[in-house]
Amino acid sequence: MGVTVDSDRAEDLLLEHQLCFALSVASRSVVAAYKPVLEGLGLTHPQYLVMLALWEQSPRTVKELGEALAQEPATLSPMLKRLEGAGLVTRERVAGNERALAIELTDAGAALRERALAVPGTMLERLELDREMLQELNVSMRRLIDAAQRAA
Amino acid sequence: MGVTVDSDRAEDLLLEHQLCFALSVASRSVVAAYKPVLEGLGLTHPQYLVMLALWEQSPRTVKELGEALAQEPATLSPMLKRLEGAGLVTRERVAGNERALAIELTDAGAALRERALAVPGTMLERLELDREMLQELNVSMRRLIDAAQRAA
DNA sequence: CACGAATAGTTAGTGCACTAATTGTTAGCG
DNA sequence: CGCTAACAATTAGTGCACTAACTATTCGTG
Repeated sequence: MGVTVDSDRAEDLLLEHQLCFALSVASRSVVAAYKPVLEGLGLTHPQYLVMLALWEQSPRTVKELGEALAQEPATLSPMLKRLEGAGLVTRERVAGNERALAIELTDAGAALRERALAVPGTMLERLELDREMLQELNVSMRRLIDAAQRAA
Repeated sequence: MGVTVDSDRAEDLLLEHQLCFALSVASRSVVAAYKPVLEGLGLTHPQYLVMLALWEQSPRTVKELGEALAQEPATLSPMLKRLEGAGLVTRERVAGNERALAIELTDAGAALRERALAVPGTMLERLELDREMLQELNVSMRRLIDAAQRAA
């Protein structure tokens, strides 16, 4: 009774047992929780991540941003045009390498950082996390990312 | 030296410290790792989740599926049409309530379950996870989902 | 120097995911 | 009974994310 064996694969198909399901829902739910906070900055969540990358280093090429954000250039290309349209970044060919495109913060883009400083703290609170849990979850996620990328 | 204070919010803006970033990348990476496996079944990852829900219970209305999958009906509607096109489900109005749409597995849809039985084991292996780590991650994700949904 | 391979970015096409607006059905209530 | 409010699904519109195909540079080697 209540025996569980390795070959009990039927239970494995339960939606509630799928890590991929929990992960997808968690990602969507967390992004949704950011939404009202980021609206104050006029950013979507993916755009917020781009801005975080640029606040660390600007200018950067599309390729470099793609590596930092684990995104395809084809995904970033239209996003960066929207950020340019919002007046937060400039898009200019790199002098000396006409292939590469330098994405650089405008003054407004750099200034936005001040208002963004409050976001992480606000979100920690909203997600009922302390810094220790945050740390642990980050480590878990990183391990999972590494394994998943090895698998692909 | 190396002092960290509560108000050190500048560090909080580092991309690498963002749980939301790690979570998004993990979700995308894990889904990408499923892709080659699910291609054998002719399913995308979101479609796979719908099938898991239906293998547990069929028929179900669009609304019920949305609740089980934490998805908007507007997201499911076109997906279900694609699954219908693939011959895996039928879409018929519920007798006695013409508003609701009953989504039901076809024979082919039910039969696909047999081939799906191997997926979870394959993926655990590919993601280098054992059942214990899976369990722990699932618990963490669920907690996060609850908090995020309370926040929204 | 010239030409083919590699590189950087964009475009096209598909599918998800969300919000808001719409259509059609049902239920409740005066 | 009739009318309104609630409900279930769909459609329209925007933005992400990915693959594949394409354009324009640059590099490397004969």
